[in-house]
Amino acid sequence: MTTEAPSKPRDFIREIVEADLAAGRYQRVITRFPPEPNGYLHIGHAKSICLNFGIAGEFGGQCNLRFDDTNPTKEEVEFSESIKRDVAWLGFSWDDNLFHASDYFDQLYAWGEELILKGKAYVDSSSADEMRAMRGTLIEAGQESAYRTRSVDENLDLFRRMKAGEFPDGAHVLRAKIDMASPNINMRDPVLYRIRHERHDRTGDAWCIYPLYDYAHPLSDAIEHITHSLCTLEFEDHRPLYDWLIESVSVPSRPRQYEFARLNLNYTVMSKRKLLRLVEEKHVNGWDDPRMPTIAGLRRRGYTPASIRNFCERVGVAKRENVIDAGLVEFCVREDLNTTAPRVMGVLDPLRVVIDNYPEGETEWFDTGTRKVPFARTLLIEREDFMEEPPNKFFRLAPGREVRLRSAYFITCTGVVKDDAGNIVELHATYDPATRGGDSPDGRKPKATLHWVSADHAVDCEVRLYDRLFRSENPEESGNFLDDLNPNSLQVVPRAKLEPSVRGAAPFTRYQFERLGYFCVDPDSSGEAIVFNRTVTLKDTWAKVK
RNA sequence: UGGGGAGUCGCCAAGCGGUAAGGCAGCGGCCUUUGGAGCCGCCAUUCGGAGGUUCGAAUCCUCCCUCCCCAGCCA
Repeated sequence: MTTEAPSKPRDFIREIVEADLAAGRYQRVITRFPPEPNGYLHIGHAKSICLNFGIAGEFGGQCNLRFDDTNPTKEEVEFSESIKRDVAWLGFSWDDNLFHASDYFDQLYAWGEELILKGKAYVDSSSADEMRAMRGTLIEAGQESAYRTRSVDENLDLFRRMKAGEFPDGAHVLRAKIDMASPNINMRDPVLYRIRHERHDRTGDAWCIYPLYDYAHPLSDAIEHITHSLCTLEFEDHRPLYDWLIESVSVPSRPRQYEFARLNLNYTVMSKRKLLRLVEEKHVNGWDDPRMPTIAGLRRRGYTPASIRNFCERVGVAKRENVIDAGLVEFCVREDLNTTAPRVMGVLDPLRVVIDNYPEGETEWFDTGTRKVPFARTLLIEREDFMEEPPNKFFRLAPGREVRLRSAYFITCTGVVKDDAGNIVELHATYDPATRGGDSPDGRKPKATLHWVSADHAVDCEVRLYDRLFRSENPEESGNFLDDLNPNSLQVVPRAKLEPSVRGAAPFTRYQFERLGYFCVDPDSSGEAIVFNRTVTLKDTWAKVK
């Protein structure tokens, strides 16, 4: 018997990790997920989370959660809390390894002095505008700052006084002394520290100078003994600076940066700036609006952690730009919910059906094994399940036609009642008592099985139906993405009719409403008033033949 | 047109010189008390293009084309 190797996820990063471990370059892999606490996590972050925590798990290593809190003007504790909640909800644990770049401010500062002492950094007193003007362009070298030749002593003195708060914002910066003529703009004496008289969520007023990402990140990695520092493609150009810093300062370990392509999804936006705008300008109802691609939004929509993890796995990790079809993430929830969600019946757009030969006042309770469903003389079916003049391919109810009511009886439509305007207001039907449970002793097989609900037993629920937030595949493409907002992305059914078994369902309970889709109890529910979010519809081949 | 990346099926993605995995979507069929699910089958003679090396190239070499990223005291 041959034993198949389990097909674990394969990608170029895991190959590198495996090779590094095999070669003995590192004894144990340590990765990190380094969000800046300035927004909510979205599904693109989920890819990075799955990668970093996934690798740590597979190779018996560790993954740190590190907040990149180097810019106090943009960061808030609300965001840190949401990030922790979302990572945990996705099913990953950082154990005791929760860190902050701000934990390292002392060490980072000390290395700033070390750089000065080695002649590798200097205090520049140019204005931001002057620096920009002297940076050169993509095709022209920059010019060296007049302050570049300051003495070590002067630099040290100035840097200490920057730290001491002697200067206003923008008066000086600490810059690396690398090469103003480098074709890589990141190497043209990048700024390492800036003055910001701003209170920091964690360090309070202890600091008025804050390190930049390019400086803090590699050194924080080194402090944490990160082995593989995984980031997105746009940081490829920063890797030489990452390495320069690691090599220029007395760090305790040698991390290496690798870049992969970020996740893009069609029919939505993923940039923090745009998501923030949607929230702030109230185009959606908060970061956890079920239409948002945020983890919080997906959770409220009814997505499961497993479905998001599977999605990330299917999407893969590579270096080429990609736009994933939103249909894939929908496939992943259906795949999960299909096997886990209890089935229940509910009618969104009710049409009364009176079973004329069913005894008045009688109620039967059908036991499906998971719940009991009441059947009575007056039923509600989905309006679109009836057609007075059905086209060829329409299998559902029509005058004179017999269909099965799921788990109940076969019924035959015997009459149509209309109002003065000609709208169908009620149907009449007869049932066949011999088909109790949904099977006919004579082997009759109706072409369709409909969902239904007993009118007198139904519980009224609000149901929120969602559609894609934007009309076009790439909302960023043409001008203002807000112009592309789908005006029908939220449709509310105020009084959908649900079978009574849903009564008392707790928030985040997930169901399949048979033939309609998967639905999840929204936290807006209170007591008797249940609100459902439609997570995703079922695949609908009828919609296609239509 | 400086530097850094990337181009394999509609969307992802394997492939690492030995003759194009897989998933999603799509299309047929079977089955079905959800037009759901499940099952079966089909779906790249061709890898951005052109040359070259080789018995053999998506994989190596050369030239070309296209796309993405970089000129924040953001990350």
